[in-house]
Amino acid sequence: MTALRYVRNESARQLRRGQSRTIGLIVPDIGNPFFTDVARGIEDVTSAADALLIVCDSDNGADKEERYLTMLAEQQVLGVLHVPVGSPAGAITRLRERGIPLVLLDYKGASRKQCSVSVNDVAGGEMAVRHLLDIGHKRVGFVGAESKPVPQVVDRLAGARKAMADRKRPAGALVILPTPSLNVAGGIAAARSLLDIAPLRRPTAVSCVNDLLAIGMMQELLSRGMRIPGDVAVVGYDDIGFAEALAVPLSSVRQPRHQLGRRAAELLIDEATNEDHRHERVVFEPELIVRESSNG
Amino acid sequence: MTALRYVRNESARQLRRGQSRTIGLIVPDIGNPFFTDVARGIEDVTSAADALLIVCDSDNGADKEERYLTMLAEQQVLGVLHVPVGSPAGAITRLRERGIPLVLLDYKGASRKQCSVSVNDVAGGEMAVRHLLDIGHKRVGFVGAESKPVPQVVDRLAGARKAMADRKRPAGALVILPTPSLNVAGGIAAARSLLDIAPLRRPTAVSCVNDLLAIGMMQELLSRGMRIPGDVAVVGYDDIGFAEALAVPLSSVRQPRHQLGRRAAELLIDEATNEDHRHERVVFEPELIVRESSNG
DNA sequence: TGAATCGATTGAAACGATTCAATTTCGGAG
DNA sequence: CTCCGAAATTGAATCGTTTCAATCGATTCA
Repeated sequence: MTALRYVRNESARQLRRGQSRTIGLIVPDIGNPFFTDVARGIEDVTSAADALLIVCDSDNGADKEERYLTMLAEQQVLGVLHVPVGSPAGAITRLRERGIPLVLLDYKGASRKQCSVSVNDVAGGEMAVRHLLDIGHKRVGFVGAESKPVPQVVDRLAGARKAMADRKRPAGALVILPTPSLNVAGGIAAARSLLDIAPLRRPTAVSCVNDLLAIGMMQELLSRGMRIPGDVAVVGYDDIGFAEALAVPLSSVRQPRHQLGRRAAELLIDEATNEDHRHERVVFEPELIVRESSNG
Repeated sequence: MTALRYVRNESARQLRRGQSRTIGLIVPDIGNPFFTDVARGIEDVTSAADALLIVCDSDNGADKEERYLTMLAEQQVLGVLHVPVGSPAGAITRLRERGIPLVLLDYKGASRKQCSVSVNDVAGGEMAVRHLLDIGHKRVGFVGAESKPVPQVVDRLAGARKAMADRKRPAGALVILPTPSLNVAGGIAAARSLLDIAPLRRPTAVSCVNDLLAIGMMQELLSRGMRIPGDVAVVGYDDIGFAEALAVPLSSVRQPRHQLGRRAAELLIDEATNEDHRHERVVFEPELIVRESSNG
């Protein structure tokens, strides 16, 4: 075989078998280290299973998500790992009727008709805000609520509200700071709108829906002469590797990123190959890592 | 077509056409934001060309690189974008005889038989060290020379040596600090070996072959009570987005990451579709960004 | 009215691996 | 030496799309 330099034709195999040896991954932003870490967890599994990984960046857009979903279906992928930006209902039914397994990633699926692997976002949002209240803050900003309902944001906000209620704080003490995007630029924008609030009504702490937002927030605050955590305490979300190396080491809600990817990929492979596969809904628990940004 | 919920079968098309609508990307470490930024540049192009991107993480290993190369050939990909960790000679010939286009990425191809898109690494290594000499340092550490010859490292080291020679410094004033890996952990290890050097012979500045190394280096130095840039000045390479948000904002040699990916993908698509394609060797020029880590 | 031309529709072959059936080969036992 | 069963080999059909040839229909012009 090697002597004749034979390279088998996967197209032909795929046509015959009805499925390829590739799996699709759709994420909202591959530039976010959170998702690259998840992807590496996935790669562990796909590599061991002799499969290739098609990475699709939906760029937080439902339209691009749709397009990639179609293309993956055409490719007859073994399965799709999907971090949905909106409601995944359409994707679910579309792939189901094509017989393509789908595992929801970082999204707690409502139905039991597919696997999902997620982290308890309500608990995460709650522990971030509870921590800020516990160290004495009265008014807390919540950074990340977009106009469109991104699932993770919704849950973390619910957790934040729960923390406020638990500590008997009025709902108005949680100030929502919407952002145009969930990245560094969004964090900078949020910092500006935070500073636009009159000092007396301004939150003295913010909980950001991911670390990129927190980084942008801190950069802008520092450049405007604010001190962290003196003037504003900041908590991020994800605990990406860079969090502890930042100008002000960032407190963050850690998610088991690598595990998240691994488990999801394992479930997908199982569903694609194992006849008597049973759907699972895996929920990991997050963990608060306190660093200097909320420890003054 | 949509009414009947028809989804075309790419496997069959591929079998007939002899090639698929996917392109392969092989990188040494997708966890390095440099490569994700490059990947996003690539995605711009593939997305517009209606192609899918198969991302392969070679994990800095020639064996894994080989395996992925084989799998991509089997997939009959449209082409391969390759950031080689060793000599790409084998890959080049193997794909050539299968008629699969290959564009070398971040590697200045020696031959004119394929396209390559790279950044002038000699110039980059040179400007980093020249800068350190210009601000008064006499002994400079070079972090990143591994046992195996990673192409980029070799060129940047050559540039560093050139800078030393230009400024009439003895060759011994450039201290090579090898690292087990080209990431944060490697930087930490390099910091330890730096501190093991007797203070009088210890370099007062280091040039790291990428920003992850620089981050690890700075983290370990700071935790050991060293001041940056007071005790040790640090320059990184790549200028990843996080560089300016770090504990000590990092000076770094900026590479046009997005452009790098874009251009490479464009050349690949051209080679795959355009009959009268002419190979190009694109070389971008790097730019030194000076920040606090080398500005004391 | 017939022939010629052009467009449209239909038909068949091909891509290469897989799978299952059919045939051949081989070994052992009677 | 023959016969049977097991193993190995050969053969053909299939997957769904594309491509090219062939057939068919219609329109135009002599």
